Amino acid sequence: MMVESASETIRSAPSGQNGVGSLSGQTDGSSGGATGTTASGTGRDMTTGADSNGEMSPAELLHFQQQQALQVARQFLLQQASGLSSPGNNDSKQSASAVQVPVSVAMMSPQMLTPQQMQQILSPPQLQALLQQQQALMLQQGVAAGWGPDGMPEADGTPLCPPPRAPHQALGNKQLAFQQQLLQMQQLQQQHLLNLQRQGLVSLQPNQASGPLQTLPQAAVCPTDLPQLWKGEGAPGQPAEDSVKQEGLDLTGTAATATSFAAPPKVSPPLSHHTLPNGQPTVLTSRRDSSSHEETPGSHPLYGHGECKWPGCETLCEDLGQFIKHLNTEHALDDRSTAQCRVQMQVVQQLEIQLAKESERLQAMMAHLHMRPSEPKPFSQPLNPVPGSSSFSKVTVSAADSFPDGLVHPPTSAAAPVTPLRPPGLGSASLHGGGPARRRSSDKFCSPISSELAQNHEFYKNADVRPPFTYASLIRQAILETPDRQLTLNEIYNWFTRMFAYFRRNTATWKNAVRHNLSLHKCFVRVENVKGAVWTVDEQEYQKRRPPKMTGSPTLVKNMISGLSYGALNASYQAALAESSFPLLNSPGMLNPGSASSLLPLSHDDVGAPVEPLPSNGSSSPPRLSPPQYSHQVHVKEEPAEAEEDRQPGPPLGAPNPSASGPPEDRDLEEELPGEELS
DNA sequence: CCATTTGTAAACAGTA
DNA sequence: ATACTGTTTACAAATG
Repeated sequence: MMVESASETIRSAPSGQNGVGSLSGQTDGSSGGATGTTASGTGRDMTTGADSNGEMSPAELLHFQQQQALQVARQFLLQQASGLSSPGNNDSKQSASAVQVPVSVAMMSPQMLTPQQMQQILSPPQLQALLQQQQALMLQQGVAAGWGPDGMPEADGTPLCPPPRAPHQALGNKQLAFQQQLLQMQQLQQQHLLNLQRQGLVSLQPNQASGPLQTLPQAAVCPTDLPQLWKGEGAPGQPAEDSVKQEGLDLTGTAATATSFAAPPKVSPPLSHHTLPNGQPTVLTSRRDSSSHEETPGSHPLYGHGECKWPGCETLCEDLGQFIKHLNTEHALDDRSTAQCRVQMQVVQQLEIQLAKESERLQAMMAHLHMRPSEPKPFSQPLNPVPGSSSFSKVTVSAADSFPDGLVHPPTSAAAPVTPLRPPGLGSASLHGGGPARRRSSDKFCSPISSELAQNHEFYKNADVRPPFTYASLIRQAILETPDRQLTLNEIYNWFTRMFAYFRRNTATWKNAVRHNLSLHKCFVRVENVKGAVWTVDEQEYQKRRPPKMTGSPTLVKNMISGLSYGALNASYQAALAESSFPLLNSPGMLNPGSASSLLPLSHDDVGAPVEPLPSNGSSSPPRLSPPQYSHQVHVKEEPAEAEEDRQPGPPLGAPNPSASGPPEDRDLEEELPGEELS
């Protein structure tokens, strides 16, 4: 291997590097003002003070937004459920209503987002998509449950009555029940609508006429997803403009599907029931709204934008009167209507179930992350305490934040607690510089940096949390992630800043550390290149340097476990969010849809490297580690091509290494099995 | 208590 | 002259 001893002289001008160099400037822009307070007259180098901005950094903001997103997601589900199924504004229907949704109440948390926030986070189409998805799900179930594709009970007319109820009863009773159901359905729909309206997602038509029956304005939210089902003979089926569809928003990932129906409508979410200050369940709001509609004569939940909003029916009606007429004729109490109503009920139930599942998941997530579910933290503390000055003062932190167990501990985590995306073992790392954060769980700790990183990639990228890895392991990671397995210093810097929000601060400090590590560890080999020098990893050395200390210490295991499980959760969470196309998360820095899987690109890197004995062998390598590939292959990259990779805003993720996906062999995350490493 | 690892700070030299 | 890169030393903290 061409691992030459470090010191050759660099002759070629690393011009390329500079080109990329924007990084430094960008990263510590904040500190810029500080003037490079050169500590000593001589030390002109990295003396840029660390930034100590009191304000919320972008990273923090993102972090915060993430939390909000989760909240919103939850709330949304709640609203869906509550809005559609809230029992009742009318005492009368209580009896008939099969659906009860106390659930939602429970989920509501005091710190719910405002409609505006909701709006910011979820775009109408997204909300609609979400709804449609779930309804579609319902549809399937409905069919499976014996409902014909047309929404009618398969057995023609036989069991007209909703399953739960007595199938054959006096017609009078039956009708009453149907009517009640219908009424309820309408109200529910309206509630839902109102909810949306309140959120500013739907614009209400001022001109809605009044009537005994109300309308459901805005088509946007109307369950158009059940076209076939809804469309029956009588209904002038319009080409359902299922605008949305697609997004595989798999809220069902939870596998709610099958079970659902059997499940009792009322689910008691783990979360504590929050009530409004006035002591009323949060849901009340919606209830109020629903009742309000009755007051406003001009509207009908099933009428809006001049058309009938009955599921699957989009008949145009000039005015309310006409609509009423239409309603009475086309959607009279008949089998079809009843069936549709039932389906809608199912939808509601499904939503409830889904909600329960999601909340359970949330619980699990929080539990896993050691957060107290019940007390949603207001996010009071700034994510980064921000070291008062450029350099972390060694004073505080250290002891406090580092936890041997490598698990997350709330104390430090001001921000973290609520954060859904709380990575595993990061417990220790002094989040935010409080001081020198020692003892990262680092590679040594078994936690396969690559997989961990891959799974929590988004988290680190957006949360200003110090990654629980050592500089050495991070550097290695950065290098191995690239196809060439080599990076210039500047590229390494860029990787750090790109991958970790944390390293977007205090640049002088960590850059110095990076350089220090590069020089210090034999595993990092500097190779001359046409354009300058690049750094490569001598895997053997790297492996060597890890002391066999780590045994199966419980902490380690814990760490790993938490990491893994978290990763899983995180993945699903991200996937869910991504699929539901949360704008927030899709935003530049955030997770990119479909990235759930794509997160892995990173992993490839470590793959090769880690523990596993590489086939090769290169050199007199001890039996187990022989990661020759890296060392030997030091083909100096002709051109660092730094520009490309760093900048790429687009494919931020594994951007730099196109090949990431390529070499299958590389990508196994498993490789870094703890066992291996530890030994 | 000691050895080791790691992080941080800083001095310093070479180069562009 | 300045900034970046790279090396090295020193020190502190954490850990086994």
